[in-house]
Order: sequence, then structure tokens, then C-alpha cells
Amino acid sequence: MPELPEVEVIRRGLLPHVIGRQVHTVACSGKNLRLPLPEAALQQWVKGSAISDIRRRGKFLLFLLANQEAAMIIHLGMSGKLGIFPAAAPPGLHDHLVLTFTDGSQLRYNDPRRFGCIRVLPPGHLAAADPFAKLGREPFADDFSGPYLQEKARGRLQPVKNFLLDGQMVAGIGNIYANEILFVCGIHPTTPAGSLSGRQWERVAAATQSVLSRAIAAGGSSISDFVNSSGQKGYFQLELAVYGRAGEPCPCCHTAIAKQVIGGRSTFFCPCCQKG
DNA sequence: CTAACTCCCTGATAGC
DNA sequence: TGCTATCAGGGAGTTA
Repeated sequence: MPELPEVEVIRRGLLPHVIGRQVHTVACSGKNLRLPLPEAALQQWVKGSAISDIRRRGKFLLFLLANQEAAMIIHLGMSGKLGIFPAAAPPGLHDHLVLTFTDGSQLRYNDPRRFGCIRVLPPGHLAAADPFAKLGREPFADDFSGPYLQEKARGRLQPVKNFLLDGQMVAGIGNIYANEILFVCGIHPTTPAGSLSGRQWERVAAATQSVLSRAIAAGGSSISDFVNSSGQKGYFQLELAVYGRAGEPCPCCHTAIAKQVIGGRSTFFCPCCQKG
């Protein structure tokens, strides 16, 4: 399940294989992702264009198209994968979008659960309006800080775990890393977001950056897997302290890790270390 | 305005 | 062994 670090690793892995490549043909599976695949717009604006850059915002990838200032947005959802393949490689069962470049290589989007989405921004849309305007700040942006989080959380009664998961507060944090960040901070996941101190928000901001950057570093070794990856491995994972470890000893104090459903999501924490 | 729901989907796993 | 039930989750949308 790709969160910000995985998406960033994918971006870096794809970059050298798509920059400057011109899209020769576009093929769609015809099945709906979370939203219908915009096939007409893909044929109109993506086909024939060269990819000039890939940017990331939260868990979204933004493919910039060279000629006509159009763009394509891809969100990988739960099970989405992007890989570079030779055209002769056997097609995947759940390939929903295949871009064939003029050199014969292909960028394939594969997504068994179809929780992802693909959008096309026609020319001018990107310049006119930020498609990610509603997203919260990027964890690695200069203006991401404890005071920013505290201001966003002011007056909120929702659990801090849900706050961190809300893309309109912070972009790119999913369930796994929300759990890990709160463990690093020693903060109980049900603590009302608005009640955290400035000192605690400083810790959350710092832990967010350290956990995510360690995860990106852990994924660095898998960047080469995006090429010719007929057997592309599942997403790498940072060594996780609490996520998925209900009943196992806390790496810090050896108390059994607790599991509790918060906001409809499995939540893991150490009842001893996370009392704040 | 916030917060808590609903829906989308299939593969892995657990239980019988 | 083969079936069925459960769970995993992000974001857009809806409701209270």
C-alpha cells in the first residue's frame, strides 16, 4: 500500500525511463478505476506527447507533458503499480493503462483492486488552478512545522491519528506511517488533535520527516526494480515498530503492542510508551 | 464549520 | 480439499 515514501521511490525510479520519451500509443483496459479512466482525454492529450517531468504531491504523481502544457495525474490507491516494460513482455492481468513510447518501451499501470485513479488535465488547467490546492502541506516542504500542525489542529476534537491521516491536514501519510509516527512521538493515537502542546507538535513534525525519510531511504535499493519488472516486487517496507504487531513486545519497553480500530482503521500502539 | 459515516474493489488469509 | 467470511485501505462524497 503505497504511501508518500513508496510513491516518491516510484517517481525516482521511473524518471530516467520516461523523461523525454514520446507517447506513441495509449491503451486502456476499459474497466473503471475508482473513477472512470478518461480514455478520450488520454488519447487526445497524452498520446503524441513527450513526458517532460514527474512530480509528486502527497501520494499523487503528476506527469507533465511537454508540448501542450497538459498533464496526467495518477494515484496508486491500494494496489496500484507502475513499471517500465518492453512491449514484448506478457501483459499483466490487471493492466489498466499502457503507454507505449516511440522507442518501444512501455509504462504500465497495474491495479488489481482498482482503488487508484487517473486524471488528465487538459492544456492550461495546470497553469490556471492548482489541482492539489486542497491538500495539506508536504512533509518535506520548508513551511511544514510544528506550529503549522498546531494551527491546523486548533479546536479539533478528532483523534490525532485521524488528523494525521487527513490529506487536507498533511499530504501523504497513510495508516502505516501514522501509526509509526505517533509511536516515535510517544503520543496515544486517540488524543484529541486540538489538545496537543506546541512541544508535542514539534515532535510530530520532526518524527513525520524522520520516519518518512528513513522509509524513502529504505526504498532506494528497489529503484532499479521499476525497469523491466515483469516480476516487480511488492512495496518495500521500513522496519515497522508497531504496525501489524499486535501482541508483540514493544521494541522500547517490551509491553505488548495493542490494536484498536480508530476511525475505521486498524491502529497499533504501545499502551505504555504512548500515554501522552 | 467538524466529524463520522458510505462506497469503490480483489487478493490474501483464517476458519470450518 | 474447497468453500465462505473477513479484512486491508485513500479519497471523494454525503449526512448529522
